[in-house]
Amino acid sequence: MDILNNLESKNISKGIILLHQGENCSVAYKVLKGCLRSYVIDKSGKEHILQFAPEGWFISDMDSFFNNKPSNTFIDTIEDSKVLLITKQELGSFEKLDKETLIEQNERLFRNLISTNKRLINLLSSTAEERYIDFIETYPTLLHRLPLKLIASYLGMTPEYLSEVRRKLAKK
Amino acid sequence: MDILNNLESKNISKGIILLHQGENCSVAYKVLKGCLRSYVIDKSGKEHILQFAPEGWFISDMDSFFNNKPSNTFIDTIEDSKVLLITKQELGSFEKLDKETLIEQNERLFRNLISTNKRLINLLSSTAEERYIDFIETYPTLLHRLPLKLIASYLGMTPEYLSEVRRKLAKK
DNA sequence: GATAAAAATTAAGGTATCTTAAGAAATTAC
DNA sequence: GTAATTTCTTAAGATACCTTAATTTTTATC
Repeated sequence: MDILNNLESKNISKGIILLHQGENCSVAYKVLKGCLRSYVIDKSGKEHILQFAPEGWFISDMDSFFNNKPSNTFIDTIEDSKVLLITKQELGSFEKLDKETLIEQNERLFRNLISTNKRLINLLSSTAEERYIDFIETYPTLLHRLPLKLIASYLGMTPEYLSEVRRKLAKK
Repeated sequence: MDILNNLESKNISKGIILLHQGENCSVAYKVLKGCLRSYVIDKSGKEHILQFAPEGWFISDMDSFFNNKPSNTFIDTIEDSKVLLITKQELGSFEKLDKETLIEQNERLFRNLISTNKRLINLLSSTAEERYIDFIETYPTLLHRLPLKLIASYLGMTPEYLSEVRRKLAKK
């Protein structure tokens, strides 16, 4: 995807909100350094993390980006980060993409879908403890890099309960 | 996607398992009549439904189909159904697809991803009652067509609890 | 290196949802 | 149209997970 070669990179310090819920998302980010996340805030004010994007990952509100709708999600930096910005003009519509780019896009969507589905199965069928163990095995480096309260949010439990889960596991 | 025009259709009566967990999935189904579902069975023997596929929908274990792996899911008919079978030979690899088909595939993956993400957010941030209400609004026809115990499974709750949720809603 | 801020833990009490089991209602089969 | 099967509901007791709030530990700031 040689589009990416021409883009400028941007440094963003930790804690900056790049996209607000309700805004139209006009950019996708490719993370070169650091880590971003996307999340929603529910009616009772609680945050729920949809995705972590460390080095090499893309992050965006795809529905908002491609379909020009107000986004459901927030995106912010959870570490000092360096990102590439991909705007809609640069990416263009599906129709304008060349075949190679379409295939890459296809594969990316595909991998994303498989992992989202795996996470869905996890939420439907596993306990908090099982989900935590699975996270450790799937993202061992993130575990030591991110605050546990963010991991708890990603896993769909409170930090207090994750703490209890970890204590029980340590005893074993 | 003119591939589909040449395929033969097949009638399958209710309750037939078309794909077992662990098998390699060599076919994708397009549903012409009736309804299929995909589901997993967890360690404790409970079923969790990932997808309903009524008329017009595609269903398959994509990870197994495209990556030639044992499937994580079961697929079966939940009504007497008529389906088109799409085999790997017919679809071919990504590389061999023409541009138009790639774009369609892209859009399908894309829509799928957006709805899977919506469901994920729902599971992370909504109560059982909220999820049920959302289901009614999103799939009003399925509600009257499918047994409630299947809907409960899709929504991530027990049929007994769904029953309680419905009773409480009826009182309002 | 002291102070402030953020993250993690602990514990008590509460609530949403599950489990089990039984009965009622609806559907299917003969 | 009766029996058999499946689905749906009800209710009591159990449990996973949450809430709140206080304490400890770690990290960031000057």
